[in-house]
Amino acid sequence: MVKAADRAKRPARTSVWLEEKATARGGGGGRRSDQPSGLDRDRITETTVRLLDAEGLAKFSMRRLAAELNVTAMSVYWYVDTKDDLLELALDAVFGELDLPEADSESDPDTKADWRDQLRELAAEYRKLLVRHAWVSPLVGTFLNIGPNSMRFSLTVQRAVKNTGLPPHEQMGALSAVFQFVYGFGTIEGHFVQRCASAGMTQDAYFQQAMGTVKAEPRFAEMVESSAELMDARGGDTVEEMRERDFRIALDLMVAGIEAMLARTRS
Amino acid sequence: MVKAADRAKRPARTSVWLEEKATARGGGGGRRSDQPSGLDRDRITETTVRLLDAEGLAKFSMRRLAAELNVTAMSVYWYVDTKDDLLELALDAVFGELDLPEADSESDPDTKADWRDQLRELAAEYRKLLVRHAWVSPLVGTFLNIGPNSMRFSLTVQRAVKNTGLPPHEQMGALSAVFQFVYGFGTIEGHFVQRCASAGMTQDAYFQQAMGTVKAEPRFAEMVESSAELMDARGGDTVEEMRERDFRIALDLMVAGIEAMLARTRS
DNA sequence: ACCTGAACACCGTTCAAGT
DNA sequence: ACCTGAACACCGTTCAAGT
Repeated sequence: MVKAADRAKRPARTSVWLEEKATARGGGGGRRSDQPSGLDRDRITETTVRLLDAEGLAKFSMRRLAAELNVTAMSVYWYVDTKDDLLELALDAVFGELDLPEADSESDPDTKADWRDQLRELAAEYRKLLVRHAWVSPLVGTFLNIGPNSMRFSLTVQRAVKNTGLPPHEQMGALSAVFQFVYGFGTIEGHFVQRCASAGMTQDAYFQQAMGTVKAEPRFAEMVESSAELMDARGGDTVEEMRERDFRIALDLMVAGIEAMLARTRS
Repeated sequence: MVKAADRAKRPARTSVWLEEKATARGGGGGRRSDQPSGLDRDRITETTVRLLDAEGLAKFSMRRLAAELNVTAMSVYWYVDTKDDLLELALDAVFGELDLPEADSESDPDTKADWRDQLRELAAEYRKLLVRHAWVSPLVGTFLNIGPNSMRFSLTVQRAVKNTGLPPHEQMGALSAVFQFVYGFGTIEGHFVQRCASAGMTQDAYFQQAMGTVKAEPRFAEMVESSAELMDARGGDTVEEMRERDFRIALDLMVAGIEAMLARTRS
């Protein structure tokens, strides 16, 4: 076992997953805490995820993590090269939480779901992930995201899009439409949920207060009005209900859009 | 003029735009550099945008900014309360770059464009903004975004969605579908463009290299294969061409989806 | 093989002091 | 009214040294 990738003249890497030695220090064996301090990559990654969930990306630091693990800040550097590498590990780890259909369901026609259900299911799972771990969104943008769990998700999505029967050159556009939408939606939603939680308010209370503050400013009152109409029309009593409705309608729109493209192709 | 919102017992604010005194220190008068150092909010904001463009959000710091302005780090704090406030100002500033249709075009039926063209135009503008300023994406998620320019954009988008003729309770879902998609798409695209630039490579070269590296790893070769099919099928010779095609197809999909919903409503 | 302490070059922000 | 210097409580990371 070699110290994390020979620091001296480390080559520019784009991802943890492309390390020279992929021996996954302490990650593979199943056994844990051979080490004096009980440290290994898995435990470090788990703790990282827990801290990110609890305190957010901005407050996360190697020193804070080390304290949580009861070691010096520098001990962690035996297992990961940089903070970014660690974040990449954490990112892929939570992609492992996704509840994905079996890979070989393709061969079994009985369990082969309709592409509409598949897309809706994957969208719902991805959305929940982004909301549960609000720190995932900024990281998805910044890393290559080729860890095993992220890959599994990507491939599942690709299979679902293939099942639509769209011509190949349109598949990537459709994939983008659906999952970039979910990414954007989940990002905003996750952030809002986070803000409410750390303000110790319900989502409705926070929403009402924010609306109130903005309306109180005379120079904004006018601008808010137009939005208010839209709000009222959305129906649903709680913020959550409105959001569920919006999400469902947007997904229905995409499904309808795909169907329209299919109809065009066939004619 | 009062020092930035009375630091001592500053109340928890959610946005720069909700300051007690909205006298926009140094921002309003048109004249600049009454101050000994020539500092004012506008100049600070401009320099911030320039630095964020050139070096990215991660490298931006109050000290780096101060150096660029030839003042002490602390001088800036006379004009803005916190780093976050400054970022919020920068964010709204670049929303001012958007080329939006006249607000009163609604009343003039001759210049009133089709909602399809309006949505496509707004989507294209928003996408360009996210790519031109890659740091915008993470900030859109984290701030309330109620500055005058952001507001103007939101209202323009709302008007366009209204023009579809969708029933009010479906308008927000449609709005989300289109613009959360653009947000996701522009985020990924902007990041990729940034990476290529800072690696000093063309987009195609960077793409080829990334593909090559990943393929070289035996445990990824299999996973990449499925993606490769999709790539080849997309057609277009350059990365940029593929991306344009994907974007156009995705937007076509949404427009078709909205039309399908309209047809459903009318029947 | 694994872990530590001290050190370097940074942060955002406060505070008292200058002009 | 505007700007500065010193200071506080942090960062990520390196390096030489411990066991």
